[in-house]
Amino acid sequence: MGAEGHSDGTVGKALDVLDLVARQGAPVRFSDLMAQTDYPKATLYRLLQTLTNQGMLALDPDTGAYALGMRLVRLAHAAWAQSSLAPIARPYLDELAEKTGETIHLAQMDQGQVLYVDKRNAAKPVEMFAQAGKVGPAYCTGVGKAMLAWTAPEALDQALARQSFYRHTDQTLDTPEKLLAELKAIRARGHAFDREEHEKGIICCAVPILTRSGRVLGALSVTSTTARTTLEALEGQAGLIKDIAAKIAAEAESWRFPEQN
Amino acid sequence: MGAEGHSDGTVGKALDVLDLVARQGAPVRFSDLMAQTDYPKATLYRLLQTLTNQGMLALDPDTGAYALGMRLVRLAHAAWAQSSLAPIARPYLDELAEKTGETIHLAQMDQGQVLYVDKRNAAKPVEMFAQAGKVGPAYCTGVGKAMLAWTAPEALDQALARQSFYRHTDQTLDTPEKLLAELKAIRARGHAFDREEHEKGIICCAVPILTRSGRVLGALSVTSTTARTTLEALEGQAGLIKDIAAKIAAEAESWRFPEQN
DNA sequence: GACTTAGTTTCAGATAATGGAACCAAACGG
DNA sequence: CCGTTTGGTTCCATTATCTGAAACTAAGTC
Repeated sequence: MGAEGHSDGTVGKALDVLDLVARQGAPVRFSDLMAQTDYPKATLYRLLQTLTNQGMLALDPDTGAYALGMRLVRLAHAAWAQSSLAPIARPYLDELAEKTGETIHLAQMDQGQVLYVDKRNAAKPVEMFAQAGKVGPAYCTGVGKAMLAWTAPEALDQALARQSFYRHTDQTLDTPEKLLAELKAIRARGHAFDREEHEKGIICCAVPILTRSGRVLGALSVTSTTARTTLEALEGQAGLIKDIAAKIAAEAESWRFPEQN
Repeated sequence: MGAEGHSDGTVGKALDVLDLVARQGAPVRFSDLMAQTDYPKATLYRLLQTLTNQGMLALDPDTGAYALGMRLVRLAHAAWAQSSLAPIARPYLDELAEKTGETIHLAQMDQGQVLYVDKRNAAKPVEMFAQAGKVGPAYCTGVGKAMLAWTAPEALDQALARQSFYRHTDQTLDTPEKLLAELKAIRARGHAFDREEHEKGIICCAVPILTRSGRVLGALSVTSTTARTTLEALEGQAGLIKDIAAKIAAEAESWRFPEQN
């Protein structure tokens, strides 16, 4: 707690509070929030009022509990539709899912963390919203490492500083040094693996989605289990995954920036 | 334009800008935004900077265009999961969809507008996120009228003031008076109809989702076409819909407010 | 090479945020 | 039943923050 950093102005504080409410996972009352922040009573109170006025929060009149507001859901729709790769990538994910029969993840980087923006499940039909929006660690997932490998130096430093390097399994790369060496290897190879680094028995092969100028837009991965397949077999799909990633990148560039001269 | 109203402070302005970006539907450059707002250059600039710092917006370094940021997607996920009825209602929607074979809508009220938070399509499998988050008018949809009918007087006034009463079809209730009369009838009947008021050929039967204390949480509807069925046939489902709505309400109350004594 | 156009920075003044403290209401306890 | 604690809301003088005209820089254009 307390390591919030250099919040910019009132807006920053308001958004802090918004995050705080989001983190709870359930509606919270004033005093609960009060206990979790350093803001003085009156300040927190006004912040909450403002956010509620604005529809970013909703105050349940029965219980006096604050919950995230509907305006956020509306914004979310727009965010997902316009700024994530998901809508563009959808048909390609379908294609990849069908060809591989495995679980597919589409991810983007968010403040040093991996944000899953879409997903295809091996067995079950899609479960959007419930899955997309989830975040995960960057240093020990295939998509995370794929994105980091092509991230520019300064941004990479910032991202590295945000990694916990928690040792999820005995394969986890648990220091920046190990990770940097791995990133170099990934750049050379063109794709990243997850060698059960995040979860025992789960492996994946991931590739970055890059603009022509070499900037990272996101990453795409095919995930499976050691029970079902091997890393080598997954690597056999690397070419296919790269092709799909390239198609997504191409479409992203032509769609999202139509007015490029 | 400029009928923004009584924005509260800097936060309000920042959120205005956020909405503005969201409204565009695609990444926009500074000058495009500049043209659409009354804020002076420097002010808009600083607001955009702040929002970008905070991860609510993302500035594409190649094109200099602002898009909605990933932090928003993350917040959105939380909003949907924690504060909408959708996660609670999911299994019940499935049940209702299966029993009726028709399109199901789950909606909540957001600033006088109907916000669809989940949906089951008659034919195709679920398309979340792509569908949920959409907004629609309240005065001429089944779910909208169902919610308005049980809305407390002052809130109702506010909501009515926000309706456009645009005449979508010749069945549209295009004045507050007609609507109020209809709301009375709906309260008496216990469920609302959409008699092709929004779109020709589209009809529905909707019921409110109410807390024990009588507060509106949302609404649930079964939608069909005049080609496939009739209003009378739909009304035959009203009992079923009400049962499902009651279950959702019950679960919402016990789940979202577990600490009620 | 002068002239737009697009984006960024400055700075004194205006405004809005701050937070300690007082206040109110409801639940609690004796 | 009344004093007290808990939970939430309002006041208001102080001060930090936001404001926005204008100056400035960096790229295009002609």
